[in-house]
Amino acid sequence: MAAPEARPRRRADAERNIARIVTAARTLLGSNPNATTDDIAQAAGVGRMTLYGHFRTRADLVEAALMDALRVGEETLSSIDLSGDADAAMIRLLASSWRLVAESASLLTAAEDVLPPGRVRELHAAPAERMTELVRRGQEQGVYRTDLPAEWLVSVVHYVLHGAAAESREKRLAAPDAADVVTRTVRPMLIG
Amino acid sequence: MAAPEARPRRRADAERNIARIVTAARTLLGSNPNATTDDIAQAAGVGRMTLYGHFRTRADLVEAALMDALRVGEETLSSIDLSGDADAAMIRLLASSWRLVAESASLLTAAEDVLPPGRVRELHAAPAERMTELVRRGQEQGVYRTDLPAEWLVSVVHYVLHGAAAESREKRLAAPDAADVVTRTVRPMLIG
DNA sequence: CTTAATTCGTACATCGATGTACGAGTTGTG
DNA sequence: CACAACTCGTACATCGATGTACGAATTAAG
Repeated sequence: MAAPEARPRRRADAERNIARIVTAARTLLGSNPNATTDDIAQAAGVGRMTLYGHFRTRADLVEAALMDALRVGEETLSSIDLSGDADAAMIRLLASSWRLVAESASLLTAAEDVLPPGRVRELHAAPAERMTELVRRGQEQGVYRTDLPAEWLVSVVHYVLHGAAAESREKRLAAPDAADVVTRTVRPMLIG
Repeated sequence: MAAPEARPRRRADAERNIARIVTAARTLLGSNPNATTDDIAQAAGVGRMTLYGHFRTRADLVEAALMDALRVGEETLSSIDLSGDADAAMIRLLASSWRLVAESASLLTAAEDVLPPGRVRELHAAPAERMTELVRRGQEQGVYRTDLPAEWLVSVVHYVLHGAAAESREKRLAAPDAADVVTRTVRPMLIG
């Protein structure tokens, strides 16, 4: 319901502007959850009124941005080979997840603020399920610990990813090392 | 600069009201970073104008609340015996830290919003230093891993604590189990 | 009991952000 | 080319929260 998909016709430039707006929203909100509609319109190189022509409320815009971020993420993550050894697959998954999380860090905060409760989690169902499945397989293979529920382990991984993103933003963690540090931090936790 | 300490005289009821306001702020902001001055005044059983008589700006109030939360935390934490085996001490420290973090969860968010950048970290210096010292001792004792800096390990512990607080708020983690779960989650990360 | 401190209601000024209204200009599209 | 779709500026209405001004009633403290 965020992006008006089912309309009779739409001109090409409108389509293009919508895309630019959503991208700008994703970028700006990704680093500052309080970015205003004005900021976003400007960053998109578009008048504020044009923005309101496509997104009636700020909530609509935030939701569209979040869905776009998830779509991009899905594209990246779905191309990762998760077969075979669960632990090796997890390392590959983490390496790619790291960037995605870092880019959308505060977009989540913005979404939690304006979207109905539970909506964010709802939209995250697919990506979350992917990692949960992987952890479960690791547990079945005897590689990962079973004394804590898979859901909790996945949550912890997310919190560490977000933490790393925050540390990296504050320059306390060098960006190139981040993915590796996260992996080395998280693995012992999963193994137990 | 948050609480007007250095004033000629102050009546007992004023003192009492200030205490009630700060406590209310700590509680409300602990669960909702967007609580308004009005909310807080009401919760303290005090008129909004009285509140403004003691705290000129919202920022002053938030800072006072944060400092109070830290003071309470310091009282609790400083009574913990950290001597001897670092790992055993860490378990004791985590058990007490858990409650404190859960209570002030979103107070931090509120503070980050209104206080000058870096101020929050500055105020956290003391408690952070305590845990960093402990981790360092663990490293020297050969119990904790040394392939990652102590500062990062401490950060991770904080992120997991906050994560557990969030999960607990969303009822996905039973409160009584939380401390134990956190401990079992964090230890393997520290050991490596 | 006298005085000064304190409370606190009402009313108002301000500020930033959201969203609406109007309308003139611009540009894809068939 | 003609028309509808679209852009987008200005101006405005609104809303919630912050903070100020005034002043009367209350209350602690010596």
